[in-house]
Order: sequence, then C-alpha cells, then structure tokens
Amino acid sequence: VVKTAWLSHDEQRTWRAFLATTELLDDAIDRHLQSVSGLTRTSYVVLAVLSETPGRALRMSDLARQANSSQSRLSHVVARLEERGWVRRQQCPTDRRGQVAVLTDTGYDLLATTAPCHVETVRRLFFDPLSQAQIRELGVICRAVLTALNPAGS
Amino acid sequence: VVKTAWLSHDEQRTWRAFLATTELLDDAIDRHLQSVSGLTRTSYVVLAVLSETPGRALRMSDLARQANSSQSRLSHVVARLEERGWVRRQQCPTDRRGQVAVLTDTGYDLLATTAPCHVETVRRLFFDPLSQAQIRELGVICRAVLTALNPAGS
DNA sequence: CAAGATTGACGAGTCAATCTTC
DNA sequence: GAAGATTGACTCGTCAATCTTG
Repeated sequence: VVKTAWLSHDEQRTWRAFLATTELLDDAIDRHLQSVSGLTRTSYVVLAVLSETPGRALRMSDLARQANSSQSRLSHVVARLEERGWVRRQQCPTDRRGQVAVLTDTGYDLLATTAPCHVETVRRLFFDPLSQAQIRELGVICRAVLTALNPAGS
Repeated sequence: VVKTAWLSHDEQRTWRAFLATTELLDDAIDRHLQSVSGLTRTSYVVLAVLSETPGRALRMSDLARQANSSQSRLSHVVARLEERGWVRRQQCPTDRRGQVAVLTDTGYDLLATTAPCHVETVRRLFFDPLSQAQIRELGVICRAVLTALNPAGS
C-alpha cells in the first residue's frame, strides 16, 4: 500500500538518523537550558538574537524572522520574558503599528551567565563527535535545505 | 563576558544553519501532517514504528525507545491514539507490569493513506536539495552525533 | 484590504508523584 | 527498592479571531 515514491535505502537510513538526532539533541539541550537558567530554547534564541543586535533592540517581526519563530509564538515568548524583566517592549517610533523588543540589563546578564554553559553543552553533544570537514559539510548541507525551504531568503 | 570555549567561525555558522533548518523543517512537516491526517509528528512516528513491527504490537517501553520518546510522552500520545481507535492497549502476557500497544486496522489504514503524502513532503523539502553523496555523508554525521548522545545504543 | 502584533482556547510535552509488579 | 507505566498540573506553541495602523 505504501509505495508512492518511497525512499531509497540510503535516504531511509539518513532520514531515521536525522530524526533521532534532532529529537534527542533538542530534548537534551532543552533540558540543560531549563535546568541552568529556566530558559526555553526558543527564549534563549530570542535573547541571543537581541544581544547581538546594535542597540539590543529589534522590531517584533524582524525578531521573529531571525529567531525562526512565528509572530504569535514570539508574542507569547516575549510576554513571558517581559514578565520576568528580561525584555521590555516599546512603541516603534517610525511605525505606529510596530513594537520594539529591547533586551534589559538583567536580561543581558542572564544571557552572559547562561551562554558559556550552553555553548559547552552544544560543543560536547554536537561538535565533539565531528571532524572539521564534517562540520563544514554539514553547514553546506543545512544551507542547501534552508535555501529550498525559505525561497524568500533571510 | 561570553568567551568560555566559544565556537569557531565554521562552528558558529554550521550551528546557526542547523538550528534554522531543523526548526523550519519540523514546523513545515508538522503543519503538513496535521493538515492531511490530524497526526502529530510524534504520533505519526509511533504509528509508523508499530506498523513495521511483526504483529504490529510493541511494549510501551520499547515503543518509547524506538520512537525517541519519553515514557510519559508516549503514554499521553497512545492515550490520544486509543481514543480515536487507531491503537489499542493490552496486558503484556509475560510481565504483569507491562502494557502492549497494538496498531488497529483503522490505524494501519490511516497510516497507509498518510504515508505516501508525508514521504512526498519529506522528499521535496529535505532530499531534493541534496546530492546522493550529501545524503550519505549526512547519515554518517548524524550517526556520529547519535552514538555520542546515546551511549547505551539502540 | 494588507501588515504588524496580540489574545484566548486548545493540543501537546515535561516533571514529579503515584501505583503496581518484579 | 527498581522498572514499567500512568496521571495531573503546568508550560509552551498553534490556530483563528481580533485590533490597529499603513
């Protein structure tokens, strides 16, 4: 019954390995981030993106794009981050529809504390098992999939 | 402040690309599965694993391992699948603590209908942008990460 | 009417607690 | 006491509806 353009043997194996890897890796990283900082992967990425932006501020829609998040997801996340005082929202001066999310000093401090620990986990779980060449090749592969996924480009 | 064993340039680029790829790919696949079958990626994988097992039945803990899921997650998922009549639970004959999840005929039919469509999506989003060599190399890379992630092996 | 952003209800996953059997 | 499995409360993300400004 299941035969319409089925996967080849290599594809099947790769797909299974990819699924398992992303699932287990995501779970492990989520658990670690949660335990050391109370942050979700999503909220960590939001803080990280803000911290790298000049002025540590971004419009909600730009932030959503750069954090690979939907607008509604971002709204919820930022609302939670604001409750805890890590982010603040302001009216956008040039567009009255817009809101600008600003990383607070407290938020920056939290990120500065969390980041090294997080990076260490990423390195241990993800990079240590790979060679330099594999890391570069994986980058090429991901960007190829990304380009196809996101015709608009980022 | 953020300088403890930071990532190299290549690592940074690869990590960002990997994050974006998995996030966007997962979202796209979830949305597609949901729209054509009402299934989650998790529940789809559960049904798929069962369908490939002789007897279309597995103990909960084995099913959890093979579906890369926690026990509690699996309990919730199977409860939902059972409500809709796609899976049924039975006492394990050899261990009175155990439960066996069994794929029903209705569940199998649903999977048989959904699978080709899902595979088509996976092929289009994931495999089409990649060469044969890249697919094999990605498999090698994922298995290397997996091995490090899961010392017990599966 | 389209774009930016938010909200509320609902579905799904996590954690800790619990129950049963080994 | 540990393993198999479940449950309930809580958090997070999605979708559709809504509101406001362009």
